[in-house]
Amino acid sequence: MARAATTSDVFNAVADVHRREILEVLGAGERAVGDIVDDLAIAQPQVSNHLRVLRTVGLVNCRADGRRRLYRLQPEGLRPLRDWVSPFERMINDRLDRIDDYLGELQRRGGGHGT
Amino acid sequence: MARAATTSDVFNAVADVHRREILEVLGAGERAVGDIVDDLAIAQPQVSNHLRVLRTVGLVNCRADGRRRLYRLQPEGLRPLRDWVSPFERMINDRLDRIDDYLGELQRRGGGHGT
DNA sequence: CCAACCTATTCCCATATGCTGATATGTCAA
DNA sequence: TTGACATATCAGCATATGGGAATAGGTTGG
Repeated sequence: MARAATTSDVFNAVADVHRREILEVLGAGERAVGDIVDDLAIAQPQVSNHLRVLRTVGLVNCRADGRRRLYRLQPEGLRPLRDWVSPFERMINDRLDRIDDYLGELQRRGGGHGT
Repeated sequence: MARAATTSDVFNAVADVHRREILEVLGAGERAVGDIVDDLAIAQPQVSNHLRVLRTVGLVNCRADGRRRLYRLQPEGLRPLRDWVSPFERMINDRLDRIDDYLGELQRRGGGHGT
């Protein structure tokens, strides 16, 4: 097997930097493809393809507006990502624990203050 | 160019399901490679390789213990992931905004109640 | 009808992947 | 030293990728 398809998963879809940037742009509101192309300086075919990936995994949706296509962020799609990180949230922040570890280790070593 | 290397990024590293599972196991505490192999029923060479990827991006560290190698989660490594999702946090939860959108659209369409 | 415009799609390529199987490295026990 | 155990690494494979260039599709305006 090769790597999982980018369209198989929110995690795989979001792994690409350009797709994350696109989502950030869309975070500010609905945009046409051309706007994204201008904002991010990515070639149009690529933007279209990235949007296809994002649409497949349910991160964006799209509606027609004349000859333009307006894409909109679908934030619920990010939920799996958020939910997966959440349990680690405390561990990510707790510097206190690490300081405790450090202090504890100092004591275990004999509490010497140096010099 | 091909897809970004799995070792280039926390996002790419975490894109793989097995690597996420490994991180979850390590979330409970330090484990030897063999323990992970047993827990997740993934072949040993793969586990070793996945751990290498995770080590490269700073998500785990490892210390020797006799003939075993004990891996430990390094939660700070998840910070880029957490930080990237955070700004979307409110949008992920807010159903209210979507109801507002819906009501607003009804009004824009002329406020007809049907029939 | 035609031309201009915006987007989507297709073809091609080098690249990196995850998996399997086999083997190397390193550590403990006798 | 020899053998058993734990882990890392290597070779080979099918697969999907992101990017570039070119083109097709659909919409608007004259």
